Amino acid sequence: MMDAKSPMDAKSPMRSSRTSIAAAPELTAGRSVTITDVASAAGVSPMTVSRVLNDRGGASAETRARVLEVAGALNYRPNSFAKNLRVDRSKVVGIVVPDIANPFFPEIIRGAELAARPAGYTLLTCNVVEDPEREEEVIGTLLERRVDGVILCSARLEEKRLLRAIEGHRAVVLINRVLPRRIAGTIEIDYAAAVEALVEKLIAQGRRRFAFASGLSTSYGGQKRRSGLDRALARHGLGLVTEVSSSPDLAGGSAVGRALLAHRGAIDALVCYNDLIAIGAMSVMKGEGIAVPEEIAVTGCDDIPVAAFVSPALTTLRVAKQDLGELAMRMLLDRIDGRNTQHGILIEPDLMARGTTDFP
Amino acid sequence: MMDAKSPMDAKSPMRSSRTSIAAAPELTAGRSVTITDVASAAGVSPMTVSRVLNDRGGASAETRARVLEVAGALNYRPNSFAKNLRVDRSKVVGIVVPDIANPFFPEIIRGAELAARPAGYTLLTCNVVEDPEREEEVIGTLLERRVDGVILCSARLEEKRLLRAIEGHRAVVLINRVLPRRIAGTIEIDYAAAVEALVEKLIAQGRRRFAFASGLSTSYGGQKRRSGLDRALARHGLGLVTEVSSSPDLAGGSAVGRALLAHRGAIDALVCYNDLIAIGAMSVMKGEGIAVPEEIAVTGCDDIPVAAFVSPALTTLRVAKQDLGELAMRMLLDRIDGRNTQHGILIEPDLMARGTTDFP
DNA sequence: TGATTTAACGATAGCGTTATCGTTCCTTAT
DNA sequence: ATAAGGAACGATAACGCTATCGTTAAATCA
Repeated sequence: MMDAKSPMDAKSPMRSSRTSIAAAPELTAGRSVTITDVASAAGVSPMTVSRVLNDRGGASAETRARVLEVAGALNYRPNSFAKNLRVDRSKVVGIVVPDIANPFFPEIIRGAELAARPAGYTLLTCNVVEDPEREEEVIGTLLERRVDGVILCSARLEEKRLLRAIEGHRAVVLINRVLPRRIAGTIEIDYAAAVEALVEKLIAQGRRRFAFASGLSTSYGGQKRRSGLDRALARHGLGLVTEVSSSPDLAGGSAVGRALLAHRGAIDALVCYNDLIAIGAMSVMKGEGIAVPEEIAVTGCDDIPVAAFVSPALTTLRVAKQDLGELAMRMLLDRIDGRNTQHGILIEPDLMARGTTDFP
Repeated sequence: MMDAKSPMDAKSPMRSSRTSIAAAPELTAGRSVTITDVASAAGVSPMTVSRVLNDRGGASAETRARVLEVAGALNYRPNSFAKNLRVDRSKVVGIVVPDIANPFFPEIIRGAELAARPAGYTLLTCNVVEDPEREEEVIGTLLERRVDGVILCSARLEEKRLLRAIEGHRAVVLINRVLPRRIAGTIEIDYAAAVEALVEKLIAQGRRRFAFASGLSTSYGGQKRRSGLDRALARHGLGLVTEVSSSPDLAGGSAVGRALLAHRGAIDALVCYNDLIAIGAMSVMKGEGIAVPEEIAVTGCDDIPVAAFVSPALTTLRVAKQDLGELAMRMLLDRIDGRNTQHGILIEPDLMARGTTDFP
């Protein structure tokens, strides 16, 4: 209740400095104001103050008003440690992302935050810079901090270690990773089907010689993209000309572009793990005079904001990132409250046909 | 000590499941393991366990080893609420950014994290989506959460409210905003000088008719960029053709681009508040057949990763974002420890001359 | 009227830690 | 041998909060 937004703020002119019950304006220096301070200033017991501030009832209108006024005048802030220790709830949830500098994740975070706030939860964002060790450590730290639950995005941790790491957490939701319903809620993006459909369209327009920029080999999502790609190619009796793995960022994309120079003429379509790789690769290719999409079609994945702003604009698979974040958070909150009804949700990306492919 | 990385991990094979002192493998379900559990299992007092786990000395080698082993076997995790309540320190610092989806900030966050971790601090990232109300509220929430300090990036809050909001916080560092040394450490980016130098170069190459995309009018950094621009123009007897304000993102940039269409022919250089606006505006201009840089030169600010990957590559003012984050964090940690030696640090951006201007 | 309920509080205890001081017991110096 | 010192612990209390139960007084009912 008190955590995200004090009821005081809602119901009483706390911040107005017109109040003058207790004149203690600038004692902020030393110890901070406790509930007991408020209680004695208002002439009631700490328990009454607690009741008022938490809207638990059991206080007369006059008492209530007086307490709120005093609390405001003293600029009282509940100590969340004491409260959380007592109630064994933190009203904090963690979200762990592989790389916050990848524009895919901030939007998920924003969505998660959007769903968390009205429920009174604070979101603790943790960046693990694509490092499994760090991931394991961070999940442990979150446990020490007694978060009420965790959302794990694209966890890279190997299954046994992942299980050990999340053991002890009250609630867990995974994005792009699966675990039994009892252990964690899971949300998957249907990359396989989406990439399959995308490749079908490329084949329909005459593309035959495909390269795949696969991102990190440890990525679960990368394997799913690959399987969709393979299915489409197989259906038409085609094989992959080459696969290049790289880090899933712009620098990785540059590396892919340079690697592909050796295959110039041998490929006419490049399917990328994500938009960053696509943009990085395209940049190198354009520098070498390779015409996109005439000579090589390029596709990304995610539809990060800048994808529509490069030129030619990038054809990609849009994932509703903010919705995804909201969905994950709602699922987590449900699990925190003991409801784990939803589980294996599958999200379908939308094909955003833009300039880097010449779809009709 | 215990917070970020337990000394147990460092000194003893805690996680090895070969230990068999107390056989309590899967009791994770109910209550979590407390220091008292460890104490009784190891046959010592809780105080002794606490001493061992915090490396305070006062324990024999045998006792120490036994305690560590038991703690490992029980998978003990200290309860940070209890600890923080007792010691009145959280080992958490907050960082407040206006928009986490703006690629400028994730890198600052990463830098801050880099400096925070070795010191045993966890970073709590808060996104305020360019909303002053939300900013005020978030700073208050951080106070309730008893963070040890806060870094505020580009605070949009009006001065009086800002002061009131940060009152009570143990330590505060501002990026791109100034307040007296006693109140907060400040780090400024010298946009005025950098933009001035940039505009001088544009003038030197013959540009005369300048437009300025100023971002949000409330931005302190925007005013500084403007003053640098004005100084350079004034020196050459030039005036600004037009100023367009917008949100500091890609959509804002598009709006700027569309607004500028009315001035086609009347401007030959567009100086933008940041790279996102520049990229958004360029995209519209290219769609309208305006040649960059031949007809209009475009410059950004920040040097976000994608700036070098659009085409033509964007000329911009590089800010060492990660260093900035590290610097801010170190300044904050100093303040938390009562040292506020550094204060008004000024960072100089570097001019990254690229394709959107035709500098020699 | 007397019995019973209800509202409005207060007193107490305890959440899991650690600071502080006290108690042993073993050295070492005198 | 005795005193003084230190090392290795244990007992206690407190951090700020709230769950729980107890108390009082007013309101309601038979």
